[in-house]
This record gives sequence, structure tokens and C-alpha cells, in this order.
Amino acid sequence: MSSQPVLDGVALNEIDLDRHSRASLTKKRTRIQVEKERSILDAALEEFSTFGFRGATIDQIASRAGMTKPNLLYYFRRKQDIYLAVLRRTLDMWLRPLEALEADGHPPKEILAYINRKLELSRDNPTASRLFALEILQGAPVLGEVLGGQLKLLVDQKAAVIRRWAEEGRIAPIDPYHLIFMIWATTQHYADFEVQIRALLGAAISDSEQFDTAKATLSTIFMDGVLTGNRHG
Amino acid sequence: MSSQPVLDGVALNEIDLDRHSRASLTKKRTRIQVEKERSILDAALEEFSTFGFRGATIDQIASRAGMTKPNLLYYFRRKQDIYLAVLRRTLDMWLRPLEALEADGHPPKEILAYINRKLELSRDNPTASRLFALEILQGAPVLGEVLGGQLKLLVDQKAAVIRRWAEEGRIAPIDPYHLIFMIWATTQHYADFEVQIRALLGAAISDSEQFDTAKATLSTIFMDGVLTGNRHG
DNA sequence: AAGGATTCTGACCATTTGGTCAAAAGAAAC
DNA sequence: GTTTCTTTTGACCAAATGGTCAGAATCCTT
Repeated sequence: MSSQPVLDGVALNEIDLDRHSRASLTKKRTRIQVEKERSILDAALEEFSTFGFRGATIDQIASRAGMTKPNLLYYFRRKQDIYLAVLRRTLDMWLRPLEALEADGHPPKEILAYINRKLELSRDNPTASRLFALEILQGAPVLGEVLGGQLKLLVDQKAAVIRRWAEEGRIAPIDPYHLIFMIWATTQHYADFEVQIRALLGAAISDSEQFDTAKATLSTIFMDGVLTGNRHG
Repeated sequence: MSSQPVLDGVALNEIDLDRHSRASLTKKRTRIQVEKERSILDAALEEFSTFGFRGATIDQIASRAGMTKPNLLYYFRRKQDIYLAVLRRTLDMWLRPLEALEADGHPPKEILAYINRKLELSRDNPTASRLFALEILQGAPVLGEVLGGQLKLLVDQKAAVIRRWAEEGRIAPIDPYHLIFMIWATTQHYADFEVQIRALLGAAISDSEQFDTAKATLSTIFMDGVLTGNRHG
């Protein structure tokens, strides 16, 4: 495999400590600072999610945010800082659906609800999904520590819940981790491979008709599979 | 969305016509040409699948292939040419599993066999999977025409087969396109998000134990879903 | 062994890109 | 309105990168 890192492995928590901008930090953030940082991060999300860390350029991000490169670099000293800030801003949103999986709910309903939350996220924030996809695809140079830390903790916990459901016979006896992978894969696919889906379907997941069909298909397969039979009726 | 193309939209078929190398083309290809081109494309697959088109550098590809940059450029004049050649070399392999789906087979068995072929491909050629994933994620600047052409033809045809199965009641009544998407998503996930899977599982899909568990989970879900019940037994 | 074709290389060039800086322009406080 | 702090900009730099080229080295045929 490749050894050359795209970006030095910097933990997400380190950002706060680092003074990553030239804008004053001692006092409270200015109105202008808040506005500009937001529009920079919006622009950066678009660029990074399309071209990846290396492929995106500061010039393009600045241009998309309607400012000049040195002006942007007044708010974020280095390209890495922008990338880290974007990832950080998006991470919580990304983990929330799994966090909401309730151990004491009705197992099939909980799983279905989780699938739907993820599918909605793919529809409403496809760029965020692509940002993470690109980061992971390229070996997670930045998120690497998060994967083995924060994410693993959460997934281990929820996998234990699902495993118990299976042991109690409330769902089929399947591996909880691979079930979670399947849910991630199928839902995020609609965001990450949007171009392909649009080419084959003539419409993306943002189209409400396609969204409904996707939702129905996922429900059927995850609940009943493709086999015919009258299990419940 | 973004308008800036990573690479000019060049159809895959155009490559053959273009003289894309300085090496002689009039006569038959030399032993050295065959060998070097192969090792260049091997190296290029690694680099492109890790860093994407923009992120990969000719220097790195050359270095990985054990030659100097000008030497590499003797075989492929431009970076694009290498990228196109790699995509082309990998495309057929990628489409074959779906092509092998037989209309007159036993529907559930055909679907299962297709899933297994795709899963094996993810295990045996993860870099190829990542190459396509990166290309699609970035808007398919090169494969764009293939998606709406060759791939769409194939998928439309196989979707029709699956639709008939559903209409005849031989599988559950589900949308064939979304079923195909689910199969792509779940199987390719193991290649594309290998880093994440390794972080959470401590092992990749190349690990035979994980492969078996993945295969079993996919089989169960795609056939029966998560609901418990004694449909066939 | 000779000679022509093929392959390989170092030196080089132009462009892109991340990043700096001094100073101008603009807000905000008084 | 003046002063002080914040924001913006053009000019600039160094490194990385795609690509060229003339000539040297190597291979292959006879």
C-alpha cells in the first residue's frame, strides 16, 4: 500500500488549541469573522468534497467564497486548517443517526428508523457524505484517529445492542458490524455515487420519487430480503 | 455543483486512435514496451486509486514503477493518457459480474451468485474499486460517457430481467435498479472503505474470516432480511 | 561486429500552487 | 473627526509538478 501521507496525521481535537488564523483570537469573534469563516467553510466543503484534499486549491475555495486568496488565508493560515475545520463541522452531524439508535426500542423499527435517518442525510447533505468518502478512500489521513477512537467506541456500543437483539431472537442471527456496514453502504451510496445514479436513473436521490423508491427498496430488503413468502400476513 | 472539469471529457474509445506515446506504434509492440507499459499501469492504478487524478503525480507513478519521469513519458505522453489507460484496462473486469447474471437461472441463486462475484472482486481488486469510486465521486469526468452509454445499456438489460422475476412472483416485488445499487454499495464498500472497516473490525475483507462473515451477512439480509421467522423450514 | 532503431536520462522550462508581507482600506470606539 | 483595531489587497516567493528535448546508452537485427 501507499505510505505517502496526503496530510500529516493531526487529531481533530488539536485544532482548537492551535491558533490557526491571523484574525484576533484574544477577544470575541467579530461579526465579519463569523460571516466570512462560515462562507469559507461552505465553499471549502464543496471543493474538498469534489476534488479531495490535494485536488482542491485555496484559490478556488477563495473564489467560490467570493474573496481573494490572501484574504482567505487571513482567516485560515494553512490549507490543512480549512480542511480540518470543515471535517470537524460535519462530523457530529454524521454520527448523530447512529447515536439515536435506542436499545430499548422495537428492534426492527429501530433499524428501519436508522436507515431512514441515514438516507435523509444522504439526500440533504450529499457533499458532506462525499467529503468523508474521499477522506476514507484516500486512507483517512486526517480522520484516521477518529475512526479508531470516537467512531469505534460508538460503533462497538451500538453493535453490542444489535448483537443482544439477535441473541434474544428479536432479529435474525447476523453479525452486527456487517449489518451496520450494509446500512452505511446502501444509504451513503446515493450521495457518493450520485452521478452514476443520475446517469442510470435519470434522476438523483433528491428527486422525491426516487427517494421514495429507494426507501421502499431498502425497507423491503433489510426487513424481508428478496425471497417471496408470506411470513407476516 | 462544480463546473471545473478535472479532466476534459474524453471518451474511452478515443484512446486507441490517439497516438498517446512516443514509442513506435507502426510496428508491433516490443517486449520492453509490453513490460514497461504493464508496470506503469500497475503503478498508476495504485497512485490514482489512492490520490485521485489530480492528487497523483507522474513522478510518484514513475518512481513506483521503478523508472524516471521522462522515461515514463516516453510510453505515455500525458498524465491523462495514463489515467485513461488504467481505467480502460479495469473497466471490463468491473462489468463482467453483472454480465454473468443469467435470466433463465434460479432467481435467488443468481442474485446470490452475483453478490458473491462482486464481493470476491472487492477482496481481490480493492484498488480497482477505489479507482472507480474516486472517479465517480469526483463527478465521473472521464467515465461520464461510459455511465450513460455502455453501463446504462447493461444495467437496463439486467434490470429488465430482475423486473420480470419480480412480476412473475419469483422474488419479492422490488425495484430492480435500487436492488442493483444495493448490491454494488454493499460489496464495493468493503474495498472502498477498507480503512474504516479495518479500524472498526481490526481486519480487512482480505482476512478470510471477515470475508466469510461478510458473505454470510449479505446472504442473510439479501435473502431473508433481519426479521425472524421460519419462512423456509 | 556494425548499424539502425529503440529506450533512457539529465537538464531544463512554464505553470500552478501554498503561503508571506507590507501597506492600503475599512470599521469601530472614543 | 481622530485614533485604533480589523480586514483586504497586490506583489511576491519557493516548491512542486506536467511536460520537452537533445543526446547518451542499450537493444536487436543482420
